[in-house]
Amino acid sequence: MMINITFPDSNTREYPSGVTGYEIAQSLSSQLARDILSITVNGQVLDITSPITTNATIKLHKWDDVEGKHAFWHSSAHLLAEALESLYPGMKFGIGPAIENGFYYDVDAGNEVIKESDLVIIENKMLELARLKNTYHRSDISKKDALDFFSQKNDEYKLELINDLTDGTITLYKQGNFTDLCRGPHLPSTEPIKAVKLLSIAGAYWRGDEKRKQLTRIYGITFPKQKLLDEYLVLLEEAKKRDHRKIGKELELFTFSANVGQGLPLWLPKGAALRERLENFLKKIQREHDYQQVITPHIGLKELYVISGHYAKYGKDSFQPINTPAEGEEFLLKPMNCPHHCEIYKSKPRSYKDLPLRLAEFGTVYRYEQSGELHGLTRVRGFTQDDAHLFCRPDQLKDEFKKVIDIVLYIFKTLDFPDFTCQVSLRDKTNHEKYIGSDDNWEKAEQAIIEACEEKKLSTIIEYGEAAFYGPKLDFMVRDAIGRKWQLGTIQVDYNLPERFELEYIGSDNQKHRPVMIHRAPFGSMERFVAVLIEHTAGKFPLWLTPEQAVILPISEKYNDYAKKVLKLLNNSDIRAVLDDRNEKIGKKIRDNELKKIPYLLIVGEKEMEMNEISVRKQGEGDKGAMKITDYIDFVNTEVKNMLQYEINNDNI
RNA sequence: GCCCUUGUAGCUCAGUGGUAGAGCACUUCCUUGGUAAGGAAGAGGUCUCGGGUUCAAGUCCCGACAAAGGCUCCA
Repeated sequence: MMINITFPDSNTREYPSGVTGYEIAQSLSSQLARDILSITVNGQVLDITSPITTNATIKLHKWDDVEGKHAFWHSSAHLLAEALESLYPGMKFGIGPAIENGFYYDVDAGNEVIKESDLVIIENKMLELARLKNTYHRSDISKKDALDFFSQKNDEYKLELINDLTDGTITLYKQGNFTDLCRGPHLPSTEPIKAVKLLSIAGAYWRGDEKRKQLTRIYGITFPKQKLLDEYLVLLEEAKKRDHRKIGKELELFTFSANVGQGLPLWLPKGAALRERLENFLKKIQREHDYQQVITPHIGLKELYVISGHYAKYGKDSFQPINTPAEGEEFLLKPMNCPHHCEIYKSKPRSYKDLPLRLAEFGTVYRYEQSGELHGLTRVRGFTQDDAHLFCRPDQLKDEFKKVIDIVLYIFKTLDFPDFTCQVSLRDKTNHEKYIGSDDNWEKAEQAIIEACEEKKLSTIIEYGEAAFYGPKLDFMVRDAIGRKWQLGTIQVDYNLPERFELEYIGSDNQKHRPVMIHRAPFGSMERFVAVLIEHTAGKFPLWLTPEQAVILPISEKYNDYAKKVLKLLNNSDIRAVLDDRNEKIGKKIRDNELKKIPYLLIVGEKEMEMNEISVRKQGEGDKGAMKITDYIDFVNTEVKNMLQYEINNDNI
């Protein structure tokens, strides 16, 4: 019997029933047959050795496809497990999936401790096993047989996994001496796995549950060619050079001190200047959107957070209350600004005509993050939110939400952040206990966000269980240099705090109504935003933002006086320039200042002094020739102005 | 918080139980130069901190603190 196989380009060919992906590839070209790693058949990714018995639409996956790499790395995870089982007999296995870059396996080594120094030994074992070219053999198995097999092996983790599976869907894969519970797909054999690197070792809770046993997770990556591995390792090294912690130190933007405390950044003059410019940039946008700046204290009475619900939720895990000489009086360092802003809302009666009321504050907050979570500027214990709370009528909610989306998109555009994802964070579908507020309000809030995103034509991904405990949110996620995802901007709809604080306004019907609240922070926090900005720009900040825009380099000390004159002219014209009047040769000064990533190097010597000029060298680009000082000032000021051209088209950014 | 790893000069790092090192940065002097490293000399250390083992500890062991990679968490 023949079946029709349809290819991605819609061409169809006939093959005998039972044909495999490998055979199909072979019929097209022998090179393709060597390269294919997995196959999608009617939307399902399968082994290339799986027989196809019905008419099907297929796609063959090579190394360049995610599905191809996935099969490759998934098979590599099994290879790792095989190596571990042979080196550590009796080891128990958790799960071992392919991930975005490579794979991991979670194992329980019993009393053995696997150390980083053991990784090379394991790598070598993997390569040794790979060279045996063992096939990955798939078998369907009944639940009972599966349970028997892993009982005999005494592998409680696999038993737990099997118990959650339904009979008839259970498959095992075996290569060499190792058999694993697995859905597949896998490579036909270990043959293509030519290069192996085990990257790191970590603790990981079984099934992600902090209360359960911590297994040992081994991360690795494999490639079909040694050259690809070498390139990947170079790429990793390059990425590490963009690390904001490294660049922050080199460019003297921020530092930490063990005496001040973990996770409490100290902003150095250049970092503070940069941050201040970012704040002014946002303040200007907010002024145009009728936000009003407010200022609130860094502490608040504990009762304030009891009202908001934050105390019940986070009180135990926060910086503990500050006591005063007054008996029983307790203050908390503020972990967020919303309760303070609610009190501002309540400071006088509000009419529907006053809404939306938009209160903004660069508010510094303190959260006692777990010590193991702290990370440079991206996760800290004291940070400043570019916060604002929008109090509006229910009918204004969607419009307000959309206007905030515009602001976030404008900021990302101005700062040239191309790769962000919009994540709609909703409640956990099943577990509603983690959240406060009525189902009705939650549904309204979730609906408003989804509709606003649709109307702004944002492509979003929806994540259940990622909402804040008081409401759903839209998060703007950006990756750092080594691919970790961080939440930057966030917009959150909240029906709950207005209730808890009993916020009201008088409607046109002369009745009391409850406003809806939007929490929003386009940067997220100044700390995290600057961190990600550093990694995206590798420290080469846009001209309008960078701490030092130009450095003047006299050819020799004879021209220092002229250089000082130029410096004064530039500084008086709002250009942030500095002078390098060290007794060094010009080549040396150029090198040093290029490394400091200052956008313009202005060289002055005899020629320039005579002509009232400067020679302009652009960072990373080289000599641009001589210019009159006044022309240069105009040029820079125009460039800065163009970068900050403020125009938001509400419908189309 | 948990698992693994690390901590030596301002920075990057060498130093495998027996006198504390290098490069860069810094200071002084020579040099006064034309688009990515001129030369010489000098200064700089409680080897993170506290215990222990040893005739002897930067080095081995224990603890604390901090940092890195991950898990969990993230208002």
